[in-house]
Amino acid sequence: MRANRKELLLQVYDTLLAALGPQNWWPAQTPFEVILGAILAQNTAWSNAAAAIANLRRNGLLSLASVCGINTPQLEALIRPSGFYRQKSGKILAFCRHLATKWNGSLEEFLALEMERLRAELLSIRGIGPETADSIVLYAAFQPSFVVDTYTWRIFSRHGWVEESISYDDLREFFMEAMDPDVHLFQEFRALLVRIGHLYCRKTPLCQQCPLCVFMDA
DNA sequence: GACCAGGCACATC
DNA sequence: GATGTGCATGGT
Repeated sequence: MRANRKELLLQVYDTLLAALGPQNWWPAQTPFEVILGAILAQNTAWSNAAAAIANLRRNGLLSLASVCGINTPQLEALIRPSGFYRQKSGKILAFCRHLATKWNGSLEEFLALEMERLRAELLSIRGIGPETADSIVLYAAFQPSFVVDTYTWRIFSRHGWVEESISYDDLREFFMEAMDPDVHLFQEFRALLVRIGHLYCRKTPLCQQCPLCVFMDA
């Protein structure tokens, strides 16, 4: 069963990679920038999160120390394009405070934690849920935690590969039990799923024209 | 003008 | 444990 699952996953991955090419995620220059992006992109089009990041960059606010020194209204104004800006400013400041108090401001040491401990501590911070935590683990800490998102769920349930009612953690396990813990593979796979979902997998049940529908269900 | 986007916390049953 | 709701901007 697990061997079949591994075959399926690798076939999906190969199909997407062949059709779309490498995505080279995450579009950020530092781990801290990845973390800001992960929070700002919550339930938001990436272009909007990118506009907020650009505002922060213009104001020299892409470092932990600089964000710690800012006040809430200033931060809210800068990240406004990303939407949910009141919530997100609180989340960003909560993360920075956590790092300052528990890790003496050392993001490097924090991200070097053993993977499941890092994930658990991230989840304990207000505003960081499972997807954001896994994104940080995978793209900022470079540790192999598979990131599940709405596209992953949509694509895999619509093709009948998982139950529609599957939980986040179970869907994450679905990938991690079957695949080797390969950071680059996990990074590309997740990016490819978002890309194909963005291109084809909207409201309709199955598009029947994207590479996955054509090659996997042929 | 409706719908959607790289979620999460909280209330309620 | 499952389901519903508020949060908010910007593109299609």
